[in-house]
Amino acid sequence: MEQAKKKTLVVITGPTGVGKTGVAIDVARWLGCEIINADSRQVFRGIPIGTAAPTAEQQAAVRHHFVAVKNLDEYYSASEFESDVLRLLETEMWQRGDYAVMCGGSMLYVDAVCNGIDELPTISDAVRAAVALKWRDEGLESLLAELAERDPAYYSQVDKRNAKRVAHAVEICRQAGRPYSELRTGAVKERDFAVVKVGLNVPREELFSRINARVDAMMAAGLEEEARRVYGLRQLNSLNTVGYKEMFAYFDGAMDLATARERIKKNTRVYAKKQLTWYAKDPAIVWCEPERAQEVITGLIQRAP
RNA sequence: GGUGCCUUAGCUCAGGUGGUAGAGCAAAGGACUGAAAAUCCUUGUGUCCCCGGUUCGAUUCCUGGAGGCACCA
Repeated sequence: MEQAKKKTLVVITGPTGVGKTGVAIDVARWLGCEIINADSRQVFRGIPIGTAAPTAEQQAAVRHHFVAVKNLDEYYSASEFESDVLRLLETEMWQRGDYAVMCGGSMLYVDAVCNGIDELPTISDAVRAAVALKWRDEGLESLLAELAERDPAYYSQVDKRNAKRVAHAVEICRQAGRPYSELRTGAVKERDFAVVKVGLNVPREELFSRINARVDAMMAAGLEEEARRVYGLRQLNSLNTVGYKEMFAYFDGAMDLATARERIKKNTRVYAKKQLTWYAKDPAIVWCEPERAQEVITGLIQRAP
């Protein structure tokens, strides 16, 4: 008989631009708790406009964690996020109350916290560099050949056209000295707190017009200057991000400003669709319109053990 | 009113000496476990404006009509 979980993590997720941030603040104030940001790009400093990070006023209204806590060149991952969040919940949030709100659209980050992510070795710089070199000099075929030898099981199921995945698997095999597939259990970790997961959504047409309007607002708020300030760091993963990629292409002379703006809108729409595809597989999400979020969450919390 | 040009995918347009059509943009669907705003895959049936005619067969040629644009009155 499972013991009732007294602590509850309220997850607010949904496609980009739907209005998660505002809803999270309302809900957190009502529950008297703080907010954990689950957006993989808002964790970085220096790019608040393009990532639609919570504003100073919003952060003053409710304390946000994991916003602007990493430098652009710092490595961060879903796995680190998982352990950071669990530690924060344990050492701070559950000491103060029974609720915490986690808000963000980074699917893998949310999943890592709610269900856990497999333990994998940390890849050393040497291994990372060696695999990158092999990829560059000998091509994807040679990485695939190595993977076939080291881990036939994963080789048979990996998307062989997705070079990043293949390279990553090879890295893990080399680092661990055993097949990636042995470490890749996909096991769901049991948490000692309850999770209530709410997905915010609006009709597609409305979502797209919100996204378009938000991009125009970002441009008006100075996205170009913000992007120019980090232009020199463009090769960093943290800046391989919608809004910056396109501005960099504009700075390079590859497209004009109007085109860059349209590309940002288009790529943001594509991203929103990709998020929805991911979420569609998650039966735990309870969907509602942003306006009804509080009401829906109230009902879920009362029903929760 | 006259003359000319146009009417093809959500949009902008190609094209076919008659065998039911294709680019760009937009859009849609999917995969996903340590870079995830990343990375990767898939998808174009549309009364070719309408009614008739010629033809084995018309979106393509011809008559008529409708709408649009331009110029001339």
